[in-house]
This record gives sequence, C-alpha cells and structure tokens, in this order.
Amino acid sequence: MQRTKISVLLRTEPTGTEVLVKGWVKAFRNNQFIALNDGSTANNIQIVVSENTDPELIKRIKFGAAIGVQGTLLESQGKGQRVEIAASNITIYGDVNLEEYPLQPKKQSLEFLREHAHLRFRTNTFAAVFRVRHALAFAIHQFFNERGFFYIHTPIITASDAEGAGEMFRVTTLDPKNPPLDEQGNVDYKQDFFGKTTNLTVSGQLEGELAATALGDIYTFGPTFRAENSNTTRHLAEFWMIEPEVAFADLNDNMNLAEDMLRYVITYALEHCADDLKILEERLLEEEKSKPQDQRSEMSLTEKLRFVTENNFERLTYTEAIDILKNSNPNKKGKFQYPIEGWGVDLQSEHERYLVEKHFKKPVILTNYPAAIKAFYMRLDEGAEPGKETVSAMDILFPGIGEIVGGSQREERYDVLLQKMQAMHIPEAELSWYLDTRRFGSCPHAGFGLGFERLILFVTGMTNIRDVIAFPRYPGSAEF
RNA sequence: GCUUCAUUAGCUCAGUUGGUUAGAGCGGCGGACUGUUAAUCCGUAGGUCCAAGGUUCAAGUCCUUGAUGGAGCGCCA
Repeated sequence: MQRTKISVLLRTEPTGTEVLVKGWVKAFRNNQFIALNDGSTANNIQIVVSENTDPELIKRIKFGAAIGVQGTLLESQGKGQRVEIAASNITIYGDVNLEEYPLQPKKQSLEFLREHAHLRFRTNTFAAVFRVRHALAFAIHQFFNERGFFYIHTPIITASDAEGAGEMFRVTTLDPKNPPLDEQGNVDYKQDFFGKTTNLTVSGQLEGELAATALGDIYTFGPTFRAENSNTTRHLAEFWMIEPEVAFADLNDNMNLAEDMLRYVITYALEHCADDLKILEERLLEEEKSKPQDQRSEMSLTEKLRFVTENNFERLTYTEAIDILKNSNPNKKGKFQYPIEGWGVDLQSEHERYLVEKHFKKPVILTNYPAAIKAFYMRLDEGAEPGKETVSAMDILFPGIGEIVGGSQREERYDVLLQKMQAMHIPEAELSWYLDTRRFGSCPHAGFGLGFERLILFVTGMTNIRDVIAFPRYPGSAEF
C-alpha cells in the first residue's frame, strides 16, 4: 500500500478510507494515542491504538521512534483534531533508546540543539525553520522567473582576490608541509591545481554583471564564503546570497526591485507557511517573556511580517540620515558609543538601529553614501561638491537584523571606473575581463546582494543566524 | 580580534557572609491508566559542581590561567 503524507491526510475527508502513514512518534498518551509527524507539515496526526495490540509492541512506541501505521481515517471522537487514524497494524522501523537519545519531549535550549545540529531537524522549531527556508528559496526563484530574470550559476572557485568583499578561503591541492618553491623560495602556485592561487568566492556580482550586460536581467543564488573572524548573531563563514543584476537600471529601479522582492517573498511565506509561522511566533513570544518589558517587540511575528508587506520602506540619503542622527536625543545626550560628529564617517550598528527601530520604526533604505567608504564599482554621483563625493549605493536595513541588502548602481563609465580602481589600489590587470564590459557596449546597470539567512532570520523571528542554516560554519566551528 | 557574562544531574536552573550528607522542575527508568492533547497519577535511580593550579583549618562558593558556550562591538550580506 502506498503511504500518504500527513499534510494530505489532515486535509482529507474522514470517510473511513484505508490509509498508510509513516513518521516519527512525537507523543504517546494514555497507552492509546500517538501524535505522529512525518515532516510534511508542522501538524501531527493522531493515531488511535486498538485495545488488543500486542503489549510488547506498545512498549516500543516511544518518543522519536520511526513507525508505520495502517488503519482507517475517521472523524476524531476527541477534541483538538478533526481527523484521526484507527490503527489496524503498526510497524516499528526504528526503535529509540531514550536513555541515550539527546532529544527530550520538552523545551530544549537553542544552544544545546546547536551542539546536536544533526538531530535538531526533529524538533518542531527547526522543522518549521527549514520548511520556511525552503519556501523563501522557492519564492525567490518564482519572483525572478515571473519577471523574466535568468538564473546564472557563478563560480564557487575564483582566481580573483580583488573583489574587496572580505577575507577569502584559499583553495589549493598543494601539500602544506612540503609545497613546491620558486627560485625566490616562495610557494610556487604555478604548480598548484589551477596554475595560480585560487579562493572560494565572496560574491558572484562581478560575474553577474558580465551576464547582465548580455542577458539583461539575471540573478545568482549560491553559497558565499568569507574568512572573516566575525563572531556575531548575523554572520556566517558560509552563507547563501541572492544577487540580481539588471541592465539599463538605475538606483531607483534597484530600490524598487529589492523592495518588491522582499515584499513578494514575505507575502509568499505568510500565505504558504501559516502553520510553521504560528509555531515560530509562539516560540518567539515565549522567548521574549524572559526579557524586560522595554526590550520586547511591540508586534507579534506575523504582525511584523504583515507590517513590512503593507508599508513602503523609508528611503533617505546618507546625508539626510546623518542630519537626523546628529539632532537625535541619544546623540545630544551622549548615549551613542560613537557620537555623530560630521559627514563622511560610516554608520555604526547603533546608528542604524536607532534609525530603523526608534526613529522610523520600519525598514529603511539608505542611499548615496560617501564614495570613500564604499566599493570601487559603485557609480559616482554627479554634481557633488568637492570633498563630498557620493556613490549611488543603497543599503536596506531591517529591524533586529541590520543590513539585509547591500547594492548599488554600477559605475559604467570606463574612465571613471579605471580612475577609482587606481585610487583604491585595485589591480586592473586582474580585472581586465570586468573592465571589458565598460570598454565594449557599456550600459548603465544596477544590482544588489541579499543575505538569504538574514532574510530567514527576519521571517522566522529566530535571533541567531546559526539557527537558520542546517550546519553553520563560523570561526572555530565546522561540525557535521 | 576586542569587551562582557556564564559553565552544578540527561535538559533548564537554584545553591545564603567560604562551614555537616549539593537541591528543584522537566526528562529517564518501573508501575497504573482506553478519549488523551506538553496527558495524568504512584514509585525510583541519577553528580569528576568545566579543567589545572593556588589561598584557607575548611572551596560548588575566593584568586590565577586555560577550555567551551552566550551576548555586545568591529568586518559585512
């Protein structure tokens, strides 16, 4: 007999049809009722064990055991569920020794579960997180596909170390204890696998631009690696990034695209993950009970998500933000650890948090940052007064997360780009292929990078990025 | 990398100014229970107090160093 998934059975009319379910025992009550879950949904199906079941079999129905149940789907006689299965036959696929099984039928801390990441999928919270993660990934592809974007796979291994997006992981097949040396006694990477030094990618943007300047609208969605010694709740050494790149688009088009995309995928999650979001909302509520009143969020998780889908993001320039911050109460009262003194300095996370969480109380798009604090490829704004040059950059800041999107209109003018690369000491020889886009049929274009795990953080209400990726990689940790 | 807090039973935590035999809830185990919903009820076992060194008549408690974990900051997505 073919097994039916619990997600399907819970929507089926209970007319006494014969069904087969397979899953894991979540609870066994009163020697009679099994709460069974197969991962297809956050909800369990209730199995009613018949009175004449072998007592030896009943003893093996324990929390975590994998079982199969054949029986009839009936309207539930008890309250709390619509349907249940009256079992006629129960098969044990995998027993569980509860004296050794780390998981327990009770609340367990996220820290403990992180150390048992191979088993944490089995908890209600993590199963919900990973179903939402899937839904968001799917929604992103659907969003871009509907708009005629092409999904480009950019390389994971790159020979370029000039992208300037952070420290890189070296890729090599050389023996670290006995590497070949050149005449000067340095490691001879000409003898390495690729004949040169190679690294894991920190961004697919530059390759994405190559595709966009032919295919028009493209996006990438792939793993990204940063060897930064970052120890925070919002950084990973291995994470997933979405990077759209759009030909003939300016900064405004870029902001509209990013805002539309975020609204689209969050709406998708609200529509398709209601059961999972309910679990996550309750989890968050429980977690916040231990916090002092003034640190609890004013809105529930789904209210927060709806708020984002129903309201426009606040758009303002870096210069306007500096004015607001300079005149803000915390700045005047010396509450900022880094006081705002003038134009030109980068904003600290306390400043971003003030703008997003206190001043505007909504997502904020900051634009037109000083050129000196941004990457070489961002387009230089025209008409700036000398010493106050800005670039067409944009950062989208979300409450509780900070920067979720970073992007810009790209510098399409060959001379301007070359000049900036020289000023910022970017080796042009290594990026000649990139410069070629500006030499031949150059066009205005824009794009951004979205941190996928940061998006999941926001949608799930989880607070540590290590809990929204299955097996997190961060300094000192690459388990599983 | 910096700052800070923590580490006591399987899990989450309490443990007074240093002073007998280190506690609780949940979980486990044994039993009862056929309309339960984090089921309930009865019984029961379970400890290298993170590690090493030091102070002291006496250290879970104080000091030093280290390890691991959390949070914040920096770097960013």
